Amino acid sequence: MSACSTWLVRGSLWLKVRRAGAALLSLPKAGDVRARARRAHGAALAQEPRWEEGRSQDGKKWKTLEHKGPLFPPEYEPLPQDVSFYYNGKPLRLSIVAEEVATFYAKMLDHEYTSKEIFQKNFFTDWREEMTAEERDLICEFSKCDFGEMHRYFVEQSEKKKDMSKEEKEVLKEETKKLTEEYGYCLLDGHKEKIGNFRVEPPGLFRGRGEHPKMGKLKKRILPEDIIINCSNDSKTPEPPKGHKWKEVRHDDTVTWLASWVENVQGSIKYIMLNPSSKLKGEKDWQKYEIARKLKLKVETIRKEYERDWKSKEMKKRQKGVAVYFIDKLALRAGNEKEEGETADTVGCCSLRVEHITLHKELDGQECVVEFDFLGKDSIRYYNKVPVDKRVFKNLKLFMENKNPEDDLFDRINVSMFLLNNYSNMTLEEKLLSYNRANRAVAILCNHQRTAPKTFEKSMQNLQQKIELKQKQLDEAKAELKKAKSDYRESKTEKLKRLVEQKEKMVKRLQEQLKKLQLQMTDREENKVIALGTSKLNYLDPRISVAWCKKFDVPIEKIYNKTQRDKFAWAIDMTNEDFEF
DNA sequence: GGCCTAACTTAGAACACTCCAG
DNA sequence: CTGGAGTGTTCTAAGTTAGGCC
Repeated sequence: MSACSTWLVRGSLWLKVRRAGAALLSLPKAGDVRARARRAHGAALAQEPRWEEGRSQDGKKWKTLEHKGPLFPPEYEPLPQDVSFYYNGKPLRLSIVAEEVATFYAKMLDHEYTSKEIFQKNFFTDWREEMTAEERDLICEFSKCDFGEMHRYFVEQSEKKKDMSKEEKEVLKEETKKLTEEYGYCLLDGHKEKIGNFRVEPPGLFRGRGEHPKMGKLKKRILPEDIIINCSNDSKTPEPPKGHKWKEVRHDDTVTWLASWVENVQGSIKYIMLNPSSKLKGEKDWQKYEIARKLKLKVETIRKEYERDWKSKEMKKRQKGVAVYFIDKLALRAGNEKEEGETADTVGCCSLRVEHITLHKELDGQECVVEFDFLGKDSIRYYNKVPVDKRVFKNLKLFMENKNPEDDLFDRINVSMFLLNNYSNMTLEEKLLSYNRANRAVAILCNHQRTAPKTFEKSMQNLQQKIELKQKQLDEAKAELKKAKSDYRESKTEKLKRLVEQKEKMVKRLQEQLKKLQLQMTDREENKVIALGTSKLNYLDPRISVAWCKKFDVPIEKIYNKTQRDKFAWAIDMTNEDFEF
């Protein structure tokens, strides 16, 4: 029982890691993970040296890599004479290229995909592009196309295949086995490893998931001339099929793929990679779970942090706090933005829209219930009614105020905010805030207080107004940028290009200004009744401050005024960035 | 320093195989 | 045998994120 529940705890924790782990933790170095794991599992691993063989630290994925290249699908076999496509009721012999594309459609006829208008439209457009000029002249209306006979032929063929004798089936099986033997393995650092997908994807009609705007488009046949081969310098280069050439042969040992090509429907790159059973993939998988174990040690801190953020002055922080809470509690995906009109409309945490949640003050005897209803990855529906913390509920209400259903629920954040927030990508203002916070922690400890300045409330109000104005300007600029971008997509003129660039600059500038104001606000607010001077002048070793400034590229004048610089001249003089107290 | 995309993991659909009841 | 439920495997679409590029 206890073993079982331990596993369950791990399991649910893992879910959170899987979906948010890298987002909340900086990635450990490979060697670090390996060393820890070795200590933890030393005995067990001693029996399986395969996993322990020195893995390089420098991003190199292999020393040698040899393979036979990918396996191509068979060439197109034309239909027999007595099977025909019909147009407007009459049989029509198609050119071989047009016929092949027609068979893709004919084969899918009893799939409900083919009944969808977008599917038909996309297919018809792409098909006509493959036709000869004469065919294109003749075949103008999809409704006059009849693929029935072709369809029946393919159904017949698959029946025949099913009815084959045992011996015939055995022969086929032998053949595929032989091909797998030949193409299904590679040599990586001298070890024979199974390849995951050693076949080039055959041509056909693209079937996206859900309401995909590109469903039915022609996925073109891939030729050797489209394929990049990756293998080691000194190994045998795979032979391209007779009469063909590879697009390129490269020797990149920083990646794990053996071959790649660009697919024409979405323009994305497809790869031939190793099977999950391989050493390379296995080690990566192991590393992943080691990160999960590291997260386990930090998760309580993370939870405290996001609960604190629920009460923040900054809207951005509140949104971040609630978003991370969702990811933690519900294992939602991060939710990157997607190009509109290029893919199905699906969302994750950060891309949730107002229309995707409903708030219930009370539902089925429970308080503060959030009802989720949205399409996630692969257009799978996420439906859930979740009682949440009262403070989260209140925040959600706030986030939804004065918004339209199609507006972003978390309009002030995006996925990148969760990634590695270290000094190297902090602005000067952020660094100073963190310095002042450290200073404040000391002051609070020493009970160095002050009465809030008389003008405090008034000046905060002014600042707040400034921020609101800036936010409004930023929102407007963003909208203008969006419009400029879409205009530019429509017609790619120099003038519009310049306009986009100009708007981009504007948004960037406003964002920076807003950020500065917000940081100022936070700092002032936190400093309301705290006196920093005493601890800064008398208790904090100035060498720590000087080293910090040097290490993180902060000018010393930003933390010490003239008098302070004079007082600490000795420290400024003698301290380098490595100083440790 | 923000944006873009190459490289990688994740995931459901489709297909293939197995096993057991009738 | 046969067929269909259940399970395993293959395929490729759909995500995420590090790091390169400007």
